[in-house]
Amino acid sequence: MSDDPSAALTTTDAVAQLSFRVHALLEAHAADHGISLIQMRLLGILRDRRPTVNELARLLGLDKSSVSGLVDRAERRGLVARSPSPHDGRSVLVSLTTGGRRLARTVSDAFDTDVEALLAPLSQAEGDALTAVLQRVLVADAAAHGVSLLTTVD
Amino acid sequence: MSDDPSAALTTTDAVAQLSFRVHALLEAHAADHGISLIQMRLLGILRDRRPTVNELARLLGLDKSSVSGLVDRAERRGLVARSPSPHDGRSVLVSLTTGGRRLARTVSDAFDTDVEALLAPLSQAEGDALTAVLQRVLVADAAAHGVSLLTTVD
DNA sequence: TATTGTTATACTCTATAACTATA
DNA sequence: TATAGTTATAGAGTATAACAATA
Repeated sequence: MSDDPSAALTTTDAVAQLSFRVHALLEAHAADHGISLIQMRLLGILRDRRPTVNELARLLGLDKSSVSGLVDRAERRGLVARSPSPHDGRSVLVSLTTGGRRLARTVSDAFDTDVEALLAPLSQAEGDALTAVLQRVLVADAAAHGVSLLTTVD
Repeated sequence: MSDDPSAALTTTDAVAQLSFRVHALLEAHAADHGISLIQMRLLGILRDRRPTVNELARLLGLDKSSVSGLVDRAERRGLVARSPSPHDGRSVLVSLTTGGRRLARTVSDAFDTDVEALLAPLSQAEGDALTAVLQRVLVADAAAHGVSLLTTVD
C-alpha cells in the first residue's frame, strides 16, 4: 500500500487509508474523555442492550475472562453496573449507568461530527452514492461472514 | 449509530462500519501470523525506511520508550534489527530482517486479497467512482491535518 | 455433568520518570 | 546543557487454565 494521498490510489488503498483515519478519529475522541476504544465499544453495545458477560464476550469477540476485567474497570469508573440475572443464578447482566450513557453519547456525537467534516468535500449526490455503494458492500459482507457488524461501535 | 446493515444507513454509519470491518481484517491477518496490529504497522513502516527510534516514535505516534519495547519484542522474534547510526553516536537505526520483510509481505498480501473480496460486489465503474471520491476526501483531510496517513499500515 | 462467571498467571502495549551516553 | 535511547514502574488489555456456584 502506498501512503501518498496525492498519488493515484487503488480502490483497496483508498478504502484502507480511509478506514484507519476513521478508526483513529474514534480512538482520539474516546481518549479525550479518558477511555480506550474497547471501553467505548463496550458502552456503545450497552446503549440498547443489557447483555450477560457471556453475550458481551461474543459481541466483542473476546474471552469471557477478558470481558470480566473490562467490566471491572468500567464499573470502577462508574460507567456500567452488574446485576444478577432473574432467569439464571449463574448469569450477570451488565448495563450502563447514567454517567456511562452520557459519556457514550458525548463521544459518539463528537465522532459523528468529525466524520461529517471528513466527508464535507462531497456533494449531496456524491454522499448519497457513497452511502448506497458502501451499504451494498456491508450487506454482502454481513451475509457472508455473519454478525460481525455488531461488534463495532454500537 | 445503527448496527443493522439491512436498514437504511447514514453516510457516517456506513463509513464507520466499513472502517471497523477493514481494521478487523488486518488485525486478523496479523494475528494469523502471530503478530499484533502495532507490530504489523512497525514492519509496514520499515518496508521502505530505516528510521531511528525517535523517528519511529513520531511515525507511530508513540513515546520513545514504547517504541523501545516494541522494537525489543520484534527483535526477539527476529523481525527487525538495530544498528548504530553512522552519523550520531546516540542514535539507533531500525531495519527489517529478511524474515520480517517476508512476514510483512505475506500479511499485506492477504489483507489486500480480503479487501478486494470485500469490494467484489461493485462493478468496475462503481469501484472507480468510489476510489475517486475517497481519494478527494483523503487528500483534503491530509491537507487539513498533516501527515497522519503515514502512520497507518505503511 | 455442563455452563456462567471470576480469579491466577503471563504476556503485550503504553506512558511517565529517571537514568546513561553522546552531542 | 540538550538529545537519543534504555530501564523501572505502573496500569490497561488479552488469553489460558483452574476454580466456585448454579443448572
